[in-house]
Amino acid sequence: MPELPEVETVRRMLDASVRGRTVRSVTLSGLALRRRVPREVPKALRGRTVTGVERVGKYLLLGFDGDVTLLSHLGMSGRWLFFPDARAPRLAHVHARFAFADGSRLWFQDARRFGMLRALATGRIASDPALRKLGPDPMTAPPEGAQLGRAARSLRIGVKPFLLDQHRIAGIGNIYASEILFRARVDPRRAAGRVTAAEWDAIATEIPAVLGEAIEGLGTTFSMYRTLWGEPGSFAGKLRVYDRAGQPCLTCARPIRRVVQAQRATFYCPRCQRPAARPAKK
DNA sequence: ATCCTATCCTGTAGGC
DNA sequence: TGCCTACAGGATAGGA
Repeated sequence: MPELPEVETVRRMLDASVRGRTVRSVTLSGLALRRRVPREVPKALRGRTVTGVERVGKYLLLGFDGDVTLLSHLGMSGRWLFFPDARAPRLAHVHARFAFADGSRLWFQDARRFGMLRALATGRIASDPALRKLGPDPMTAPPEGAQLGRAARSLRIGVKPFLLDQHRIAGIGNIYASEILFRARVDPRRAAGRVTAAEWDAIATEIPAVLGEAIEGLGTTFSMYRTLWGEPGSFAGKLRVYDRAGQPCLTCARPIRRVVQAQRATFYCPRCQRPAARPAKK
């Protein structure tokens, strides 16, 4: 569920809330997330002070002094929740509890357990297998249309699944892929290799525009996603096609369509996002 | 290399 | 109200 804007919202709040705090203890639920949380994590972090929180694609990196970084991915339902004082609610599915020396707490909650949590040496971030293969982050290094076109050359997969591939661009998920293509007026079913240069330019423009606006709205909440303070994001109300099947297009009033690509829902306007014009036969 | 499928897990929404 | 089913925003291993 959480895509780049949601992860960036959490990053900003985390950075503002936990930077400078020193870990007193870490306890793990013992249940595996997508992978088992390494048992060394609590020992690696005890006594360390948070130096800052960064984001690459949908990954969060909590930096600590002493060359330690905590790498986390929210998966579908992961949340970081912060409690400034010792008072904290009873919550199910909390898989890691960080207690800071000043009495504040930070919890990682993840109902579906598709998330990820592990520690690594800060100096080895660039060579980490999970991060090394990621494409450019569109907020840090927005790709140009020509770059996208080159990367997509000869690919037969749809342009929408192309945008979802974290190895090509890191951070776009299922909601924003549909939104970006609607705003760029490109049919999501088009083969990535057949998207024109002008269309790639439009897509390249809309990627940071859509993601940036979603960050301003603190992300999109349908059900699971929450900010560090447990609050929903507000961007769901600004979505133009996602989850609007059958409802009128905000531009042309034609009903929005839902199709499935690579087992994921795709939403688009059949008029505003035309299929490629085909040369007349004979 | 490219692509497709199945899979991990639980909460939620919708139908009856 | 309760029961049941289908579906969900991600990522990856494995096979064609």
